[in-house]
Amino acid sequence: MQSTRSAKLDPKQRLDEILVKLRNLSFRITPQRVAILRIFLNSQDHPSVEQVYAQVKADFPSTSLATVYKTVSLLKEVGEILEIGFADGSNRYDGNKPYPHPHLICTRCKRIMDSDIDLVDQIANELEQTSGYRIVSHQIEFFGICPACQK
Amino acid sequence: MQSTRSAKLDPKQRLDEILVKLRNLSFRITPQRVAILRIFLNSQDHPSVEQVYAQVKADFPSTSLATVYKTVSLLKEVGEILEIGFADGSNRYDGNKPYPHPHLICTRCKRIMDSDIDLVDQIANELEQTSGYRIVSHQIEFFGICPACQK
DNA sequence: ATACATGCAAAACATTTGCATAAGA
DNA sequence: TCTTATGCAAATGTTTTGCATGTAT
Repeated sequence: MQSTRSAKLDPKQRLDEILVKLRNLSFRITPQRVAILRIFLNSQDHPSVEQVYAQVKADFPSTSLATVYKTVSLLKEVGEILEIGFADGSNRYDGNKPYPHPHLICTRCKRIMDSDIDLVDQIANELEQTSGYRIVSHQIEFFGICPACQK
Repeated sequence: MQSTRSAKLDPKQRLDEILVKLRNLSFRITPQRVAILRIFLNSQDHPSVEQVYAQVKADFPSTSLATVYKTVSLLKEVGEILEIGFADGSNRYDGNKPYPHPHLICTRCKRIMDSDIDLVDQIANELEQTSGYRIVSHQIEFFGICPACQK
């Protein structure tokens, strides 16, 4: 279970931090990567690849969708964004809290809200005891209607 | 939050129950549908569409993949199987406990184990209070290494 | 008899890959 | 300079759809 959650940094600090990390891992710092990273760090919602692509193209019209996919894959691997998978194959990404945590998803407007709940670690522990699995990660999603859509 | 969990029936009883339900909803009972349903009810693992397809073809060689997809979609809609979605678009299905419940997934051998945990309803309640969402459903997956794969 | 389900092939998506060219280090 | 990243197009894998034919009711 992932336990080291970096203290909340402002996006600019975090951007620099990640760029240093990438450089140390001998990945190159390209304008496309910086632009995509910036979009993730500044998104309060949880954008899809397609949404990120649309945004990068605004600043950087030549960027290809393949590059967005490759960058997303890279950022996933180095643990700087979290993938939120959906059954219908419309994945979304969380660049602000890249560790597993529960999400609340409005089935009407598709808004995704973050949520931290301590009980999750308790459940994971309980499951390790009863099942014998060594639990490494999780994906927890609650579906419902958000306050705005209830009105 | 779904709360009516039918008492555990043996597969034969449950098959009849579902066939009556489908008939009442004016869906037709075809040999393909019965065969696919049987496979779901007898599977202890959580088969993918492709795996179900392979099994139906053994008994019923003319069955098409499209029919399997359509039947899966139907059974999802009437609430008799549960879809377990994965980020890589390799969905699997639970025909024995078609209500939301946590799964333990071995990332090595891909085995999926069921698990019932009372705390889930508590968490859902807590989230409803703090977020204002009306929670309707959930999807909870824990990833790790199963006992067999740890050796 | 008639509406609905099947099976086939084509289409629709999301994502990945191969490769020539461009550009960080 | 030398290796890695980009961008394009083609390939992949999963799921959906249109339509003629078959079949449950």
